[in-house]
Amino acid sequence: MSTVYDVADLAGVSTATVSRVIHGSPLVHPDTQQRVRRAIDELGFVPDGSAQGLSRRRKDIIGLAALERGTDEIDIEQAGQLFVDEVVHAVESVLRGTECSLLLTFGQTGEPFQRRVWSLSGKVDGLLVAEEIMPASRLRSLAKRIPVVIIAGRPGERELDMVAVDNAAGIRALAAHLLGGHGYRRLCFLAGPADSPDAQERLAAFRQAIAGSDAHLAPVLSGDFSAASGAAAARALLGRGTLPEAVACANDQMAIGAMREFQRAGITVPGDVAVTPAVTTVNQPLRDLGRKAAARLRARIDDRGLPPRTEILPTHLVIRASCGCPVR
Amino acid sequence: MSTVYDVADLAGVSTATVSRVIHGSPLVHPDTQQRVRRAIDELGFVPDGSAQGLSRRRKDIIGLAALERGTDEIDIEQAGQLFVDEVVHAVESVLRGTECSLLLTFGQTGEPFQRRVWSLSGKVDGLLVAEEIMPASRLRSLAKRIPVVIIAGRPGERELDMVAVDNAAGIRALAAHLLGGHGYRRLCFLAGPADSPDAQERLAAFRQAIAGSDAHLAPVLSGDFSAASGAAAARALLGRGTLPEAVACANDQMAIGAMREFQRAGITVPGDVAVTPAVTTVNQPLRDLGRKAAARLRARIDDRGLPPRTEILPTHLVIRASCGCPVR
DNA sequence: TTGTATGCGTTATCAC
DNA sequence: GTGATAACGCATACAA
Repeated sequence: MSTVYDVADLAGVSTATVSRVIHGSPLVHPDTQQRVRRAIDELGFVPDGSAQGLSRRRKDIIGLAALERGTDEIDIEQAGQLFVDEVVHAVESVLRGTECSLLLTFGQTGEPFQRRVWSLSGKVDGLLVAEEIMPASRLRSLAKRIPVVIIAGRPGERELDMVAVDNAAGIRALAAHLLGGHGYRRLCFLAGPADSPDAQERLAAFRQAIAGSDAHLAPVLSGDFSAASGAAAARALLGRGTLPEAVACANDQMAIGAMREFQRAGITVPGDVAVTPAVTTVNQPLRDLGRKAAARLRARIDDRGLPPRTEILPTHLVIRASCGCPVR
Repeated sequence: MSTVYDVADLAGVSTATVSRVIHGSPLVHPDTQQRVRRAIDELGFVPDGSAQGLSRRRKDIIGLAALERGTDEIDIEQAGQLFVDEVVHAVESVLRGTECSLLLTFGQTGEPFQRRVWSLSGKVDGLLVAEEIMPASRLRSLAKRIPVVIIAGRPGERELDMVAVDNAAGIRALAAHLLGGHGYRRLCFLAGPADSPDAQERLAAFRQAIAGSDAHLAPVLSGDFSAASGAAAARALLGRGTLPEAVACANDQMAIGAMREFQRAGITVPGDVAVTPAVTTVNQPLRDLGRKAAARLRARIDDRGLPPRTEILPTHLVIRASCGCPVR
């Protein structure tokens, strides 16, 4: 594998000039430039990332660490990955226009994953951290070492950069719709996993909305954001005898799973029971989330003195037939 | 940000010893080890990846380059990303147990993406290349520079490592089922994009299967693997007057989109028209694809002299109600 | 416009 | 067991 030295030799110039050509410095004679370019092509030279990183004190790599849920599953429908996948694509699409690349790592909550993320911090210029992959204290130590931006973290973060979705508002809109619009009174909430700040916030907001009404919450179930867990919850409800009038789910995947299970049991949706995802997490907000986070991280890498800021993205309530509204 | 020197100073040892401790060398005195570890913790030291990469001549990063389809879409349902996402997760899950990390980049077919992948090769130890992101000749040049494993590439590759799915067999099974099992004779094939070797192979195999029967193919439509394109194809069929007896789709997403569109138009599936994904690409094979590819790449990185090998993974025909079979 | 020389943070090869 | 020290491949400040 060839180096700048090889290129320099072949082109009959110094390595400094090679470097200049590589980076498109304007103060290189056109002829020299040609010679160098030719040499580069001939040798198939590509600058070594490690050497560049070492020399320029910047690796042009940013990391993304996210929770992976329900890994061993066979079927895509079982997996609740859409969140991270969307974020990954969004982040990558931002980086695509730059020199920067995306390094990613997934894992289950726990010490091993935290260690992995920690040591990964040596390979990147900055880190995007999705959801609650480690305790706040540890995250702060990490952020002292290297720029960190939190995606969909615990609300109320003040010391670190964060980009999140306005879950509370979304849920309030949904609750208002179910209670005021449809007049439902017996509601079930199918919550997400405990290690998802988003999920917890949605549940809390829904509880609060119900508390302020004459409706009641019965019961609260929880899943892991996968369609399979939504189906399991539906089965649990079927086993209890009377169904609630509506089931609000913490994400789309679980709603899909629940609906399918109800239908399989001969229950019509929304005839016998309304089923609705809580927030349209699968829509534009996720792409935005990734995009904003990536932009913010790059900004902080360039200027580590930036004051920490939290960006809350608006949510849109999407009315679907499954909640009992007429189609279209 | 602290370095080995800082750690060495604080612990009162040489950098060599620090390095030994970091890598768990057994020939360090336990006491020394303690002192060094303490210093590391105190300073929050993490070895710099670039420096390590430069010194050890290996970056412990592998790259994954894949096509991204239908990027600008708003809704997840519009996107046909499931293929790459599954592969990403599979690859990552292999790497998770190692020192190695995953660097990824997506792009649309074209020169800019090819250049990006080429220059990215300086940042990684090896590259996983999904589908047809560049001409075979260029890919070979790349593979001369750095280990490359192709995922789902063009069948017949002999010079490079490749891991692919046995599309032809899957399609043959499907065709046999539709023709022999159901007795359908007027079939439509909803093909995938031209830049997907997988898609092309499926279409070719289906054509061949039909050619060897008394059925006929009318017509062949094509989409981009997204549900939206499946729906569009369904609309196109609806506009033509008589529907085929069955529509075989190159992937699940398009089948879903088509089914939904038919149902919306009051056409029952499979009553009026059967709709079926061609191969269960969304099932286990994809995880396997990623896993095998990652394993193979790591093997080649360790020994670049390995003879090129192509692994063809078996496909499973999954019978679903949408093709006209009774449920369960 | 071009070349020289040094530093970047680690690892590894020697000595001790 | 441990410590000097020379690479590793590139960028850049400084000279020319």
